[in-house]
Amino acid sequence: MDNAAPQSPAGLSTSPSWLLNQTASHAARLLSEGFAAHDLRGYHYRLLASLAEDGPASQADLGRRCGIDRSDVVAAINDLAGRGLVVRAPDPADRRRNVISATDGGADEARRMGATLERVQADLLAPLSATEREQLTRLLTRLLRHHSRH
Amino acid sequence: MDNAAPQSPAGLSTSPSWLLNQTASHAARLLSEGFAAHDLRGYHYRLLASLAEDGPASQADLGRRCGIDRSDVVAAINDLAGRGLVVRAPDPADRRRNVISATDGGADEARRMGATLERVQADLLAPLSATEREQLTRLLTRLLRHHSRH
DNA sequence: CGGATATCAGTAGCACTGATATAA
DNA sequence: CTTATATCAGTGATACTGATATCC
Repeated sequence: MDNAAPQSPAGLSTSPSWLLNQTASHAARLLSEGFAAHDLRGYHYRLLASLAEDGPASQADLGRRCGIDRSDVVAAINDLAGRGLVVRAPDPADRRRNVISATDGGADEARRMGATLERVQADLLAPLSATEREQLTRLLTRLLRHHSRH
Repeated sequence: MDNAAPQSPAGLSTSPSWLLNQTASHAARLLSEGFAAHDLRGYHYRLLASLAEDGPASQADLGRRCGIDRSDVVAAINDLAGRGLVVRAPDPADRRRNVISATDGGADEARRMGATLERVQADLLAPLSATEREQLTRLLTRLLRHHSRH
């Protein structure tokens, strides 16, 4: 019951969590550089993309869809609304809620940022074949799904 | 030359960079919770582990080995030295440098935190088989190596 | 009442920039 | 003169906590 580590005793640089952290950190830097041209950040893209793909939603729902805290959704939606990329409208059916929708300009920006994402991603995944990219996607999806069931 | 996306038009939740970000974020939360029991954080573990595995080094070298900015190495080494987990000694061969070494207590703490890392990692990778874990490790390593050649 | 929403204020860890004094 | 080191001060994006007023 404790047959001490049959594999390599590791070392930081072979630890999956280290590798995950470093690659994600690198991806985030590339993304952030790409999004800087739009004068927007990751939170803004997630929200815009979610609105464009899955339609209007309350701020709480948006937070759940995007994995962003409600607190941070407020500030990001403030930014987006200030630029006319989304609109906040009271929900007549539930007066606690704001229904957030992307404007036409917001949908355009979502497309442009999506193109930036594709470009950055192509750069990030350059060393992997199409098959390997699918492998990676599948493995990460499995991990996420397992851990998102609370 | 631009055969528009043969694959799915994506959607946030299938984008590799999103998946990377989310899994890394989840891993970081688990790690941070685990390390909290040691009253230390990720930076401290990286430095301690590097010193334990690869021996003493200057702060600049440590930063390069651990992927931590020199600026942040200073503060983290201050913390570790304040607890007697590492010692700072002037390098007689180069008076600009401090040679940082782990103390016996520091080496012990590195082992304890390493055990915590193993535990957290086992939890994180629970849904994957041994073969899949190797696949994931290999893919991430390839990505990192490609992008670390500047 | 309990539960959800939107908001505000604050915190924490990670990553980074720029400046400075010193020594190679 | 140029480069590298250690240090300090500050910033920024992400993620989170707690409190409050409002409404279901």
